Amino acid sequence: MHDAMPQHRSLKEKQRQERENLILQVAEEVLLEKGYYETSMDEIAARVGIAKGTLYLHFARKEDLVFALLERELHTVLLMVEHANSMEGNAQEKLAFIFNSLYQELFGKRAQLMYVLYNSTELKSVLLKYVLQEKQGDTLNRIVASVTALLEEGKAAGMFDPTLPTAVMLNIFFSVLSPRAYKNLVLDKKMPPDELVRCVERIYFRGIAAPEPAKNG
Amino acid sequence: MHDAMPQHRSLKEKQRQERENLILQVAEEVLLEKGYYETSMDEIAARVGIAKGTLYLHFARKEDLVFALLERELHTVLLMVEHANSMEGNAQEKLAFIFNSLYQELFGKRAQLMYVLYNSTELKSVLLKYVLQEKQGDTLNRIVASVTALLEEGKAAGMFDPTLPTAVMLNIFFSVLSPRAYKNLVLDKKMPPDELVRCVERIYFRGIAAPEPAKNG
Amino acid sequence: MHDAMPQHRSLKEKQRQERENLILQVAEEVLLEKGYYETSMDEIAARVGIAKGTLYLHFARKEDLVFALLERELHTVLLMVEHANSMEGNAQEKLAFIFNSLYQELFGKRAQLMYVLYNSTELKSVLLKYVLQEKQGDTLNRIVASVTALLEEGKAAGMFDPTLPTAVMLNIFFSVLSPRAYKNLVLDKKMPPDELVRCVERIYFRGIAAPEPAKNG
Amino acid sequence: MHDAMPQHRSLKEKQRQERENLILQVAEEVLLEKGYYETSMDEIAARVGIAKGTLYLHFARKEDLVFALLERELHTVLLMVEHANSMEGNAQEKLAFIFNSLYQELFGKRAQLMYVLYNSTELKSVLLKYVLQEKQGDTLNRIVASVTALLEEGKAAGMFDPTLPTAVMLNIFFSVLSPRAYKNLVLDKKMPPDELVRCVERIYFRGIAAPEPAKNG
DNA sequence: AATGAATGAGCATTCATTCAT
DNA sequence: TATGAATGAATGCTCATTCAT
Repeated sequence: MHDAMPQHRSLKEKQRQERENLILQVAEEVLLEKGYYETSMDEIAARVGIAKGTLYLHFARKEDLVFALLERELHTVLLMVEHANSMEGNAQEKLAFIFNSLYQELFGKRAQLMYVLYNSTELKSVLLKYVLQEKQGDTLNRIVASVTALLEEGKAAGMFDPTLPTAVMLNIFFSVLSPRAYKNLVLDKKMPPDELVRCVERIYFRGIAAPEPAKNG
Repeated sequence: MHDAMPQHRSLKEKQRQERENLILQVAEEVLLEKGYYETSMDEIAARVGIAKGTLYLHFARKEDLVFALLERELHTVLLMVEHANSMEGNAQEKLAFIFNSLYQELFGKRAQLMYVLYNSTELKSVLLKYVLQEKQGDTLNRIVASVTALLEEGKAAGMFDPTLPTAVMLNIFFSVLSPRAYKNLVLDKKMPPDELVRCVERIYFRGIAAPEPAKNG
Repeated sequence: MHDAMPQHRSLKEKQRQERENLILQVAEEVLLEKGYYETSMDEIAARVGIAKGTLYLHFARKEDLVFALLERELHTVLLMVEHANSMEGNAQEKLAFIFNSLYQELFGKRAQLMYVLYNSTELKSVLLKYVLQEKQGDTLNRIVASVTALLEEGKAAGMFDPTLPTAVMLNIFFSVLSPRAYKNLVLDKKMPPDELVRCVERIYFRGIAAPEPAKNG
Repeated sequence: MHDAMPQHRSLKEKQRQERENLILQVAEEVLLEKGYYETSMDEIAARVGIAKGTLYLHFARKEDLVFALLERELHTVLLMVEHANSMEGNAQEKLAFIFNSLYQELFGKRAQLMYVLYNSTELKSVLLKYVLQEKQGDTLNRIVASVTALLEEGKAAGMFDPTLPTAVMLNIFFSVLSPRAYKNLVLDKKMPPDELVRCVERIYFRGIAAPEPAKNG
């Protein structure tokens, strides 16, 4: 009807965004705490302090809430990965930056859900829908592509072992970053995150390093 | 009446054991296929070919079925790890044997469930109960202890980098063995499992290797 | 403040009336299309192009909207019936006019809803309220009374069989006018409505006709 | 497993059938009383005196319960119509028998739901599914075909007016049998059902009767 | 011991209605 | 006056678990 009153509009819209963020934040907490199936929409609404109906105004299905979370987290990671790519430095330095960001910046916050959901047996059907609906909008593919490119760049520069298949290097790159390690070591054993990152980095990069040239005598 | 008929007893007991194994095997398949929450007791019973009530004679709760599976798998792994430990060879050779066994012997079969459940967000509450009830019966601890001992042995022998915390080496030892990598590379990309194992081993052991002594003072 | 501004008042009132009519028209369409329970207030508001709150300013409950529709349609029918009654001609001609009007004038438009709602299992409770609250304001009774009067008039004139209870003739008068017949024959089988009316009239009036006087006493 | 023990089997099966019939009977009452949308599965279960889950053992969806009711009623009607057809007598006598059966035998019992659902706006989507799934198994078509055949037979015998389209005769045959008339006259005004039937028959058969041959002065 | 019918708590989702702006 | 965000009661359906036979 009246399209005027941009302030009102944007104010409402801002409040809406704020609440949506609150919902996402709460949902993330509960989902990490209890997992998808043991989290009820009732509980999320209650924890946010809104009615169930209101929750459904923002996310029409429980799945959509998880999709939105995934999307948000993947997007954050993608931005970070692309930022890393645009920085100065060689491939290893960029990959090290990604390690650092994931472990230090994100694991205490968001990225855990992504990892955990991604490795879950549960949610197979839910995640399948996510992928099939292409709601992931390629974000995941772009992250994978960026890291792959860095690994190949490192190989080309003689830094990484060219005899290792890039696909294996890629999988292990993401495997060593397990939230379980983060939980075991940082949260439970109080290891400083940056120390953990240093160790993981060291193991990973020495692991994939190009073999030293044979020495004579 | 006839309380003493050891043959009958043992015969019945044997049949019971056989059926319990069948249940566990079927449950494992279904759980891997569909995940915990999307697997119903009905379906397990139906696939086994017994009535639901009979299933409950063996496992009083759905959780208990999963606990038993975990226990069985952890036990298999424990036996294998202890076998590795008793073999001839140095620490790295023993650890390599463990890698091989886990990826080649088990991933196509059982160990996946263990990994997947263990890394799952889902089942948090279920697994928590498992741990709290100490139903794991120390099996997990003993596996961890064995591998830890091998890692320390390797350090003591000057083979592994003594500046890396053993806890980190341990976590990464188990992280690189992700079923996701197995699925991505072996199942989807048809990489031969032994090639994958070779690459992972190479990365891991070079990653944790003791630094080469400085050359030429 | 300015409570006296009859033009404003009446202008506003007129606009209000226009919108109310629009709402009723839209509601009628949707209700015929989907039925009471599968029509949401949201959809009506959206199709009218107003906000849901505005819809509720006109009709405080979903039921009231249906009541208003029924009232409006019954009123139209009443006017038509009274018009028929005031026309020249005998009882049968007047009843034939009513048949014609209902089938030809109204079935393509409004009267269907009346029939359908009136014969519906659904809406039992809704219609019960309508009747109980006497919101029907006697309209229905007056229609029934008019037709009854015509039937009795026909009997008195020796035209209709006096041994048939008027109540039965009345019920059948309205029964043969089923929207189902209209749908089956006119809409689905493309029979011209006036042919259908002619057949129905013929059957009805021969059916209730006074028996021919016995011949050759 | 054990397929023996036919008595047990059939006993259980018999009990099951009895309960299913009870459910259908209760559901019919509630549905006639409240309509489809205002009847909840909870209420049906409660009225039957079983748990909701048990209700779902018999009818996996609310729709299926209605489908089963419709099927049962249509089947009863079909049997009756086919019985009428096999009786001795001319077309009109057979049709009169059907009238009688529907009004006297069935309207106090079952057939009402059929009529009411069939004429309902509501349930459009539900009934559409029913028809689309062909769960009606042709029963309705066979009823219609039988009555149509009788009407044509009557025309051929010079009993019914051959200038009236059979389709119109058919529709009116079923229209005059309205449960509303039954309710208004039999239930509310306490007219004996057989009297009502006699009147309706008279009107219908005189209505469709072949015109008397013109008499010579 | 084995069965499978019965149970009912639990959950996602809808939608009429209200009310602050 | 008009809006549409917020509400929460209501409902269909599932499934782990129990228990009479």
